[in-house]
Amino acid sequence: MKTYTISEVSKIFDLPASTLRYYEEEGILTNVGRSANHQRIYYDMHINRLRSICCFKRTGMSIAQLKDFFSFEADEEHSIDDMLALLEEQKVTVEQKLKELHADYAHVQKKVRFYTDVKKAIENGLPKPDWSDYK
Amino acid sequence: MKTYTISEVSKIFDLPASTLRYYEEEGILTNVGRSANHQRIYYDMHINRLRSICCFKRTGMSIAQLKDFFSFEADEEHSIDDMLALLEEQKVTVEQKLKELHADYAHVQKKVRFYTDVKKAIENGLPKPDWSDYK
DNA sequence: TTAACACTTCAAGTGTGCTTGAACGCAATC
DNA sequence: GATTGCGTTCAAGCACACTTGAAGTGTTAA
Repeated sequence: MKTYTISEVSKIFDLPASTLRYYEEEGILTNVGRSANHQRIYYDMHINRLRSICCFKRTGMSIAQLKDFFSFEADEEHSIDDMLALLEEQKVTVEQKLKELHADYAHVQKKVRFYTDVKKAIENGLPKPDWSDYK
Repeated sequence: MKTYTISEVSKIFDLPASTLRYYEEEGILTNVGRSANHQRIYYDMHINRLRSICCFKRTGMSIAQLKDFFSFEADEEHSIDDMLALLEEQKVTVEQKLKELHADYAHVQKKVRFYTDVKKAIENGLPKPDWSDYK
């Protein structure tokens, strides 16, 4: 059974060791083992858990929500409906975020185009584009 | 020339008035007018600026970065290259975020599917799917 | 055997992005 | 003329997600 030290996990996820300790303290990284001399031992389940944590964090979940989710997960039989509700909700959230982000991407591209035109105008001593509505 | 009170702007963007005052204080919402009795007067330029602020914030820009961007914008002639660089950088950031978010969406969907199967298994008294790698 | 290194706990501190509270101003309505 | 409503300033406070510091333990290499 493969094990990992805190610095190994730290490297894999590019997270400081302090953050891993913090996640454990907050109860979102559970059942971390200890060696004879109290050093943390991580297993593949923790690697998987951290993958989920990072994913959910990127989609905007807070530590508190993560805690809820994983405590549901620990009591699967009893909380399966709660989990699915939470997951469906998160799915909708991500869908919204994707929509927004696509729109925001268009906005940034529009700005790039506008200021590229402004640059050209400045370089050629031409009148600057009037795009006052947009700017 | 259309003008807006703080509560009107607040409603349009669903941002508390305190946030609008804060943005002004931080120098990302500039040249806000005042009435005879010191009340804030916003113009269309502020509505446009706020649209940009909200967009950039969603794409992960900090208040400090926004400040940089808009101070470049105020000195267009001189800072056009800095602005374009900042915008291109932001464009790349958004592209990365879009990629990540798509992957995260897939991850959430996978979880939904997995726990839907778990639910079925529980309901029918079947063995639970072993998807230990993924969980 | 002593120095370096990797790790531990626990409490306190930090940065970001607002939010809240207190005390006040001005204009309109009862 | 008092109350209500909408606004003001300024300073302090808060929530979240970590981060840092101090003091200590245990293994490893010179």
